[in-house]
This record gives sequence, structure tokens and C-alpha cells, in this order.
Amino acid sequence: MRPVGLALAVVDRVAELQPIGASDLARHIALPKATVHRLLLALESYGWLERDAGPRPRWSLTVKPIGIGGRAIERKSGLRMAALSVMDSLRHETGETVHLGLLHGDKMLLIERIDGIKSVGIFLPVGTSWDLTWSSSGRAILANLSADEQREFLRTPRYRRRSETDVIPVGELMAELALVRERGFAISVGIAGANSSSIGAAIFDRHGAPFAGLSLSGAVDRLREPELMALAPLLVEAARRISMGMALQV
Amino acid sequence: MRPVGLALAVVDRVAELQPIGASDLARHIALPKATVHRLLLALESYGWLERDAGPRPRWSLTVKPIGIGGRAIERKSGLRMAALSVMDSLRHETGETVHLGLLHGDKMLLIERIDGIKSVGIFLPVGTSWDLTWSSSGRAILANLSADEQREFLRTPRYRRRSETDVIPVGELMAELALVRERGFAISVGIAGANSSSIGAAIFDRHGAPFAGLSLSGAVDRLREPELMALAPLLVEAARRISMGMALQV
DNA sequence: ACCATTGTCCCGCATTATGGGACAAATAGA
DNA sequence: TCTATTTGTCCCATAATGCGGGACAATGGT
Repeated sequence: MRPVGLALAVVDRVAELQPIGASDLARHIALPKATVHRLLLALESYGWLERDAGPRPRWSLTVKPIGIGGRAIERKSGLRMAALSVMDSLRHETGETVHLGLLHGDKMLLIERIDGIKSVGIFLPVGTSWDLTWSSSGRAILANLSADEQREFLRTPRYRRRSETDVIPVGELMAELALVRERGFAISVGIAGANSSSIGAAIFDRHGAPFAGLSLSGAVDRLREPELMALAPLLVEAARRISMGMALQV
Repeated sequence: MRPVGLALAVVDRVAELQPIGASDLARHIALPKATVHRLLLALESYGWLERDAGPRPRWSLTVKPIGIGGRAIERKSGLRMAALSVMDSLRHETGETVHLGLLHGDKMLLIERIDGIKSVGIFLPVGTSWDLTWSSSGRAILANLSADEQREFLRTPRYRRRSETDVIPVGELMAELALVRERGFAISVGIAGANSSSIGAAIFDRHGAPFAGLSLSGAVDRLREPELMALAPLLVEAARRISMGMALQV
């Protein structure tokens, strides 16, 4: 099934680099130009890719993967359904924006967002993903992994970055994670340069493994540590209710 | 590139029917069991599909397409970026939920949602798609297509359904579309049995062709025709601003 | 005006997908 | 409980198809 693998690799890279030309793309995935070209034409004929008109076409994704991704979320494990009403209550109780993310390999994937009453100014698009340590809910998941899994993650410096260049020492991160685990939530004040703060908690499957995260986010000048701490009980309770709802399903 | 086409067909159908067994799936896409089985294994190895453990595995999508779809939206035509701030203003002015949809073939695809201050209770997931006539923004697009394109759509009864069974007579729909075009917006009170009402307007590319739609939605007991009419100027102005923003790009 | 780069296509070779069929295991039915 | 049906998995000979080097013209940067 080699062509399938190559085609999917092309889709993946085009998603990342679009709009991109054929030769450039061929260089990125280290394949002969002719092969990439053939794959692009095939993917176009199946409605997954499109190119702008012109002598040097640039390729982009069509909306097809969006629809497919949407359906994937919908039927996936029932998490979204189980979480929605809880998320809505939470946003009404707190006025802040609620995010629901899914653990996906070594990333956190944003599945659903319910906007707060109070404005934040930034709206993360569903489908965004980022490193686990970057978000409060990601660190809440990290803190609740088994010791082995945790060590596995922390081994690579990639997963210990606070920003592009700033790597967190293992000891410091371990200490924070221990605290997070004990409290049941993680906080971020003014994360990653953006002017938003957040507090996150993990959601567990029926075997007790963390697989998703729930977070509350708001403008950093409104939410400093004391305010975040005050929100914690509501958030933790909401995450617990979602975990319970998931456990009841099939 | 036959295997690629088959693999994508499998992904598409699995998204629709998940969780589904191999034999069942083979019947749906009219392919030999052996072929489908091989494709499933391949797609699993590339991380696009997964199966639950057990003697009769059921296949589902992984979150991979979600991430890809998300990136597709992000870089796609800049629509989302151009629309966000306008959508945010709109929700603060009106308190209602704002939806941004993209015309995709004969469907409307939900790209972004900003939740209103007032509760609706239902949250359409990004990635949902539906027939053009079902949503107010879809009908706003329909109304602004060229006469030829419009005739093309209305020829098939599929696109004239108010519900599963209720088909709108061509004359009636044409009359409504003419009115929508003149006013610049379409309204739906209590659409499709759900308890929400909405008002929608079209967004145009720089050639003047409608390619996306903006809508305001709220609970039907709060938004009847008079209230919707009162919201119209704000919505139409917002859609116009997004169209202008798009025209300035590139 | 030059020249490196790009998009596109061709074609002989060899790799690879194909799908009927066989089998065991699991479910549905009685 | 026993039987009939369906399901998941695998094998294999045959035919089909993807492969990628290379050639060419069009393009655009300098």
C-alpha cells in the first residue's frame, strides 16, 4: 500500500505548508518530483487538494478533510456530547471561555470551544494542536499519567519548553506536576506570550487514564493567580462530571 | 492511483459509519472484502484509522483528520481571520451566537462559531455540513448565485426540502430567494424542528460571487420575525465588512 | 538577457495491488 | 445446546500499475 502512505504524507504536508508548489513539496518529503506530481494530480481528482490557477500552481487542501474531521469528532467516543452541557454550565457560572482538548500522541488537540461571556479577543480554532506542556489542561493530563509514561515524555527537551527557546529543568517541571496532581488542576498565567491565563483539569476514561482536558481561559489582566484559584473548584467538579459521564457509556 | 482513491473512499465512509466492521464496510462501498481489509490495515498503519480491541474489531477514525482539517481552515483563504473580529463585535452587539459557513459544492460547511452571551442550548460542531436550503445563511448564498447556478440547484428536489419529507414548491422558493436577494438577508424561524431561529447573509469574494455565509442564531422563543428583522442591519453590515476585508487580501 | 528553477509528460521495468477462495472463530438462531 | 450463518484473517498466482530517471518548455529572479 505504498501509494496510500505517500498520498497521506502529501496531504499531511500540504496541510502544513499550503499553499505550496510541487517541487518545493517534493523536497520536503524527500520524494522524486514525478512521484509527488502524480500524487498531487490524484488527490486533486479525488477532491482532497486543489490548486490555484496560474503557470506555477500552488496546492492547498480543499474543505473535504474538514468535514471528515468534524464527523470524526462527533462520533468519537461520545466525549463531545458528554461534555457539552457541562461546558455550557461552566461558562455561565464563570463567564469565561471553556476549552475541551483531546490527548493525541504527544499533542493536545482542541475539540470544542465554548466562548465566555467576557471577551478574550482570541479564538483558538477547533483542530489546533500544541505540545502538552504549553497548555494548563495539557499539564493536568501530563501530571496524571503513570510514572513511566511521564518519564517517557520528560526525557525529550521538546516537551519541556515554556517557549521556543526556554526549556524547563526536569526537576522544576516534576515538582510542578506533583503539585498539579495533588491539587487536581494546573494553572498558566499569561501563557506563551499571549495575554490569556487559564486553568486546566484532566478528564479520565473508565480505566482511570487521563485522555482529555478541560480548561477555563480568560484575559490575563482579569485572571491572575488568586482569581484562577477561585475558579478551580468549579473546573475540577466539571471535569469530574464529564469523566463520570464517559464512564457510564458503553 | 487506484489504491489512493479506494483508501480515501474508505476514510470517507468510515467517518460516516464509524464504528463499523470490515465486512459491513465492504458492502457499503461495493468492494471485495479482502481489498477493504487490506486498506483498513494500511490506513491503520498510517495512523488514520483505529479499531477497538476484540474478536470483531470496529473501525473508527483517529483524530488525525481533525488536526489536518483544522489547519486547512486556518490557512484557507484567510476567511476565518478576516471574519473573527467582526464576528466578535457582532456577538457583543447582539448577544446572539454567530456562525461562519463556507459554500462547499452543494453543501454549507460550518467553519467557525462564536457563542452568544445568551444561551441557546445547542452548539453546532465546527465541521458540520448541511444542505444549502436548510440554513438562513445557505439560502442567502443561494439567493445571490447567478440565475444559471440557481436554476441548477433548484432543479433537484433534494435542494428544496424544508424537512426530510416536506419539499418546497419551486415557485415559492424562487419568490423567497428573490426577496432575500433584495433585502440582503434570509431568516428562519424555528428551523428544522430545532428550537432556534436565525438570520443569515452572504459573504462575497472580490469577483462578487457569494462563497460563504454569516448568521446569527438564538432561541426561537426569544427571536421571532420582528426581533430577527431588527438584527438584520447589524448582520448585513458585518457580512459586508468581511467581504471587504477579503477583497483587500492578496 | 541569462540561467537556475519549475511544472509537466513519457516510457520501460519491476514492484505491487488484486480478489477469489479457504479457514477458523464468533455470533445468531432454533 | 447444537447448527447455520456471518465475520475477520490470510494466502497466492496473475495482471495491472506505480515508479522515477530523464527530457522538455515555460517561467521568473537577477
